[in-house]
Amino acid sequence: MDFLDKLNNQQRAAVTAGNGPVLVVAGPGSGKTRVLTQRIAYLIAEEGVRPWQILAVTFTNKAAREMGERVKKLLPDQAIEGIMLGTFHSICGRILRRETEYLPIQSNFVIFDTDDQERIVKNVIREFNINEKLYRPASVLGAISRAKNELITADDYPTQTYRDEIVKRVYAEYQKRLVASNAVDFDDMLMYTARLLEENPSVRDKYAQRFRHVLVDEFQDTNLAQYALVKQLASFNRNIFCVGDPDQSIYAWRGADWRNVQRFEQDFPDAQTILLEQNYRSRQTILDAAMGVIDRAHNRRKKKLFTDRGEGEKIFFYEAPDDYAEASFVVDTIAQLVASRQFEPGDCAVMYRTNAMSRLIEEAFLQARLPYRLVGAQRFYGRREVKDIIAFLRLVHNPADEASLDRVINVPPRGIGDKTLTTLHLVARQNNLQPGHVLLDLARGKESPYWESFSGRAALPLADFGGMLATWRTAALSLTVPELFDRVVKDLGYKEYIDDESEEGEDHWENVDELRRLTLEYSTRTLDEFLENIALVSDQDTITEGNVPTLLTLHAAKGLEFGAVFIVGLDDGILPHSRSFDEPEGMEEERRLFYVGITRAKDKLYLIRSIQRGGRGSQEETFPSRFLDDIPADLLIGKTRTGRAMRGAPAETKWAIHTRTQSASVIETQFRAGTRVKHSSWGEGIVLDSKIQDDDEIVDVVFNSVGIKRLSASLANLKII
DNA sequence: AAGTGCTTGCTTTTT
DNA sequence: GCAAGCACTT
Ligand SMILES: Nc1ncnc2c1ncn2[C@@H]1O[C@H](COP(=O)(O)OP(=O)(O)OP(=O)(O)O)[C@@H](O)[C@H]1O
Repeated sequence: MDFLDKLNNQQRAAVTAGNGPVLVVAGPGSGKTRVLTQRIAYLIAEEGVRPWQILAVTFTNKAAREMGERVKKLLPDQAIEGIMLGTFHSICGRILRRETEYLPIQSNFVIFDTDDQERIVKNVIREFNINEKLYRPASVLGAISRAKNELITADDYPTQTYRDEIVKRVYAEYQKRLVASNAVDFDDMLMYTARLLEENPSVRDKYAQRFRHVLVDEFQDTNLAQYALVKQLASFNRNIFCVGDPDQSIYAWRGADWRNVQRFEQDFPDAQTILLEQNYRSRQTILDAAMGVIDRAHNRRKKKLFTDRGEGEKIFFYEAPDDYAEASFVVDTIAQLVASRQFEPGDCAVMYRTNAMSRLIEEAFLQARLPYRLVGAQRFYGRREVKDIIAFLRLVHNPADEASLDRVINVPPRGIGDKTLTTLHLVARQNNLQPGHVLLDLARGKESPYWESFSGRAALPLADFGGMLATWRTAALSLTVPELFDRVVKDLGYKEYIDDESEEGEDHWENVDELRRLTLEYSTRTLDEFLENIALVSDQDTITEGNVPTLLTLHAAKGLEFGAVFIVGLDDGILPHSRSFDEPEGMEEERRLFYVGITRAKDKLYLIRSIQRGGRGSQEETFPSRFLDDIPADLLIGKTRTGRAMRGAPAETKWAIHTRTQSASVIETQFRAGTRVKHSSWGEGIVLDSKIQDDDEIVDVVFNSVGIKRLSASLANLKII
């Protein structure tokens, strides 16, 4: 196995570790993921393990796909056929579909997304006459989700306060409705599987015996349910291999629990712990900055991060006059980096705390006519038209699905309003049926025993829709997924409904078209597979294509690496986010999030903030992120020791406009980004950017003494050195 | 039932 | 500043 030569000793020890439990704990860029993939290859090639005896779990589809590709590079295709490699949820999905005989649901169950969940919780809260203002569906749902992640059922839900009592009641009813809808939510997938394996030795042994090796990536982000799951799956062979980094734990808010390491050590006392030390990704300056930030975290063992990739360049710090300037600075700088051939566009990434922050950055890219790729942000799967069509298909597949029915029963408007819907629910409840079943029966018209419950005006559209659903269900038996899709869209007159010839309408129709393209991959597969995939895949899984910069949240950046990284919005209140101000735990997680962002950079790191920012309404003054103080000042350029270095000249608020004039310029610039210059009073500095404006050259320079200044080349006496 | 216009309250992060 | 949610009208 020649690839073993390229590993350092510790990495090799991890890849070739013998049987038994192994825990690899190591910092960013130390090759954890690399070790995990190579171990898969090693087990197959050297240890005679069959591919289907290997289970490898990741958190995101993207990570799973990437790992699959990396293994493919090491071994021939047929040698890796059958590896069970996927996210926790997709693996649970596969197990659950086969084992429904032990579960309260049937094998055609559907997976509820957050929208569906909220819809059900809202229904329950309303029916229980609970104050929606006091008990926000999202917050109640959060409590339910946390409970499920800890494997706590509604019956076991602890009630210390009155609020707990309410949550418990909602939880119980919510769960009942999920089961009645023949549906599971994301958390159920983990909890059902974990409980199934725990309570049913024969099922557990079937899987535990099959998987000779279980490997888990990003172990620091597992919650209790996930831990229980892998523990059960590894219970027979005890070959469990986990890699993780406590400093990169950024998902505690959704139940991730680093105490799983302690549980692991308790449950597998014979575990070997392997530490990887050397960083192969980043320059030392970047690692030093990262250490500055993470060393201030509490309750952790100090780790030294080192590399032999050299010191590298200093970290750029830029304080923009406002958030528009912040965005155009990023785009301008990327353009410069590309123009000067320092980086490919695809080597650059822009990271931010919240999805909403992508908007200004995108606008700046659009204005500069530069392409980019946006990860996440519900751009496609969150669109109304996409969700609608999926809801129709889900109903065809599983008419019991209450969330989908409520969503689309009146789409396009067919005269079924709130009143009728409420009656439908009531009638269903009285007859111990799901609303969807009553609807299907109403298709028989006056024959149906439920017909009388509705006024004539309400019964007709219900019967109509019920009839349509019934014909789709029959058609689904003989049609392929794309054929069914076309049939549904045509019968609904969905195009006429959404495409009103306006630009927006066309946009919406394009999304439907895109969804149709996705069904084409399922021409030879079942509706079931299509729906499961759609439920588990998300906008986060944007495929890397094209050599263009990536825009993504810090969370989405975990596990990735880029040549040049821009972290924007380094203001207190954004990073750290204001919602974490009053919880020390949350604040620590914000710190780790920043750490994760910094350590994505291979060669160049830009830390950016804006001294004022458009909150809701007008621009508001902001303050630098407290984490910036933890980076040793000598690693940064563009910032004086006193902090607030460059107050923007008034003209700078028009930066975005300058950018546009730039492309129209005829005269050559005298200065280029990266050029070292000297100024009579400010001394030495480095050119950040230069452009022609009104027959003059406007140069942005970072001076060692005063930070970034904007100068006119004709007035300022700048010398190239 | 559905459309209009006004009020509210809101913004982490994701499978 | 905006979207969702509400009351009120037709
Ligand atoms: N022994 C090695 N020789 C050369 N390059 C290496 C070696 N080990 C790892 N690398 C490189 O270092 C980079 C980081 O590796 P990898 O992504 O596996 O790290 P990681 O520990 O999973 O990082 P993180 O925790 O930050 O996601 C990759 O580009 C990888 O190819």
